[in-house]
Amino acid sequence: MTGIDDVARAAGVSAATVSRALSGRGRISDATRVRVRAAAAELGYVVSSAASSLATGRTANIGVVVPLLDRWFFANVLDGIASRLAPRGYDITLYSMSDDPDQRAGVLDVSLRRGRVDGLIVLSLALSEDEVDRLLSLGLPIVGLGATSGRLPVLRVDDSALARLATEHLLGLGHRRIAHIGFSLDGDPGFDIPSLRRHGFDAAMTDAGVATPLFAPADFTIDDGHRAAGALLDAADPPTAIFAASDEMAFGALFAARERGLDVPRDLSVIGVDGHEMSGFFGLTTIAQFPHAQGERAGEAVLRAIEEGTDAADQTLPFELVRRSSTAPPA
Amino acid sequence: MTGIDDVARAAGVSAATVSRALSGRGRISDATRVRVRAAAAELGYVVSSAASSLATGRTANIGVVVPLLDRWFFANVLDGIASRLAPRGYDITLYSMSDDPDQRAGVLDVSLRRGRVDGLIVLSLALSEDEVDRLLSLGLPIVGLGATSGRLPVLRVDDSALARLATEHLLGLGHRRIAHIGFSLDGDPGFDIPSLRRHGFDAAMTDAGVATPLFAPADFTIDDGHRAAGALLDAADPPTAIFAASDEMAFGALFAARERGLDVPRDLSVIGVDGHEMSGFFGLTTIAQFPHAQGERAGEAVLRAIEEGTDAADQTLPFELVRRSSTAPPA
DNA sequence: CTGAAAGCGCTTACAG
DNA sequence: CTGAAAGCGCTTACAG
Repeated sequence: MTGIDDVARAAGVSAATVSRALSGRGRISDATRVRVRAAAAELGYVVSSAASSLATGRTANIGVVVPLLDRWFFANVLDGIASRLAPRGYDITLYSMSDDPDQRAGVLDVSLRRGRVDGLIVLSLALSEDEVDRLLSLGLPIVGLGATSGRLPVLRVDDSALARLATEHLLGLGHRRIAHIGFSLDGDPGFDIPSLRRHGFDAAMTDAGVATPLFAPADFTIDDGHRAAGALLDAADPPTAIFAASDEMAFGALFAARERGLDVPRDLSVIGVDGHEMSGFFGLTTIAQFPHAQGERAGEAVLRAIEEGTDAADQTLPFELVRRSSTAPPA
Repeated sequence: MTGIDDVARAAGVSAATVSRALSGRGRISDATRVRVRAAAAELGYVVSSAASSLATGRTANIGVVVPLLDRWFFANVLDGIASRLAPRGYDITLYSMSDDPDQRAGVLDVSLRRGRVDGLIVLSLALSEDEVDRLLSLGLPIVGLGATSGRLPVLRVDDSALARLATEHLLGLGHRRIAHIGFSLDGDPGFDIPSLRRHGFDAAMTDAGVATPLFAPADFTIDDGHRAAGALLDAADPPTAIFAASDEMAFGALFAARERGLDVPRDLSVIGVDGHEMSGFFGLTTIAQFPHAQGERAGEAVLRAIEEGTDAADQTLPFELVRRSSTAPPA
């Protein structure tokens, strides 16, 4: 690969001048800058990221910590992030965290400590207090997206309010036997997204005078939504409406209803969360939350934190009820 | 951040010895290795990636060049790649290439030349010869996944044979008015995936004695599959079967059929490609091609190429007809 | 405005 | 087996 000395030689200047001409930092005459840039372009020279990082301490790279790479929601968020970082010259390095403690430790205590990134975007992870400590100890600008920890700057929708909106939509239609499909974490409900949605549901149901609302735990997948909905529908006294904590789970519920010969919305109303690209085709009523735009905002927020050297500010993200044909008054 | 000198001091050895103890390269006594590693663990020391890269020329990072981050197929491939690279200590940096020439040039001529990666996985991109040249000039081990160029080592399914299998499935059921939805690139069909699938379709139809098979161009999305299928179904003499070049497009076709009150498979047979996680719920007959496993193989292939210093070998990937309820003999 | 030199934090022949 | 030193390819005070 051609190095800075090759360019210096070609342009008849020192390496220091090449560096100044290319970076735009430091004083340099216009004529020299033009000449050096031409030589660099001619030779196809690009600054080595390792050498530049070592000298400046800056990497022009952002880490994105994700729980699951293969969910529609995260893929969209990631696309949104990339759309903002790429034009600013930042690359994206992915760190996926599973549920395995060893794997998580590997990411938190090894991978992220290699100094490969200037900042971090952490997507909707349920982090322990200790994990938050280790994240903070990196000394990096961090932006959380989705509920993570009160100690991290976070962009989030009010998941409890979102769940209340969904539940009250069903209550407003006259439903009382409403089931929620969602939260399935081990341990006590906390401030993670599934817990907050369940809280919002419970609170709305309690306010409506329903003491013990129906609930079925499920992972945020079509398969598990399908399974959980099937169990609810096969019970002695099935619900007339289901509030699923994600559109993918709601799709599963729609398939479960169809398999049982139930008509949606006559026999069963279903509402989801996300605004999934397929929700329109399914006629699914949902609470849209615009993941691509969320990613864009997260990307902008880390860049701002990096460039201004300040902590990112918390932001509340919008959501919106989208009424479609999957919800109606009970028969 | 603690550096190598801190560890050296704590363990009472030189920085050189710390480096040897941690990397496992070079001779070192067991006792020293244990002592140094304990000191490093105690201090939470991790080798700086920039310094290490600069000294060794290796980055422990793989670049993945993707066309679209928000498609189910690519998200799955990416997950498969990550599942193989992470345990080997490799990070993943994402480079997404759009259709915009300036953006592509930025990736090929700038981002990828920063030396941030040890190897590259290039996903299903239609690359010009010139772009392939620029990719090769990086001097990096490269593995293509999906048809890219004959000049790049590539793991791929035989997309033409795959399309033939799908088409012959429909022909075998007795269909003759079969339409293909897919290939919509500008310019002549080449060796990209959409072109090869269309070729396979055309060849199978020609062999069956159908001279001018029906065709509707569409992007690989639900929306565009829906639109294209709608146009076919609204035509004067609609097809009795549709072969869509992806499951997502096939879903769009199923929705288009449903909106028109058509029964699948009685009035219309539909077959897709991919083995999408939702295809089972839709009862969609498809040619499964296991993207997660493809990603795993691509990850292994780059690592092998990097570690053995050899070019990756071409590999043919498996695919498989999955018969479901969306295909049947014409009424 | 420009250059020489030190330094960023590691790794690795080279000696011993 | 271990250490001192040079070097990886840049950047940036410091002089001029």
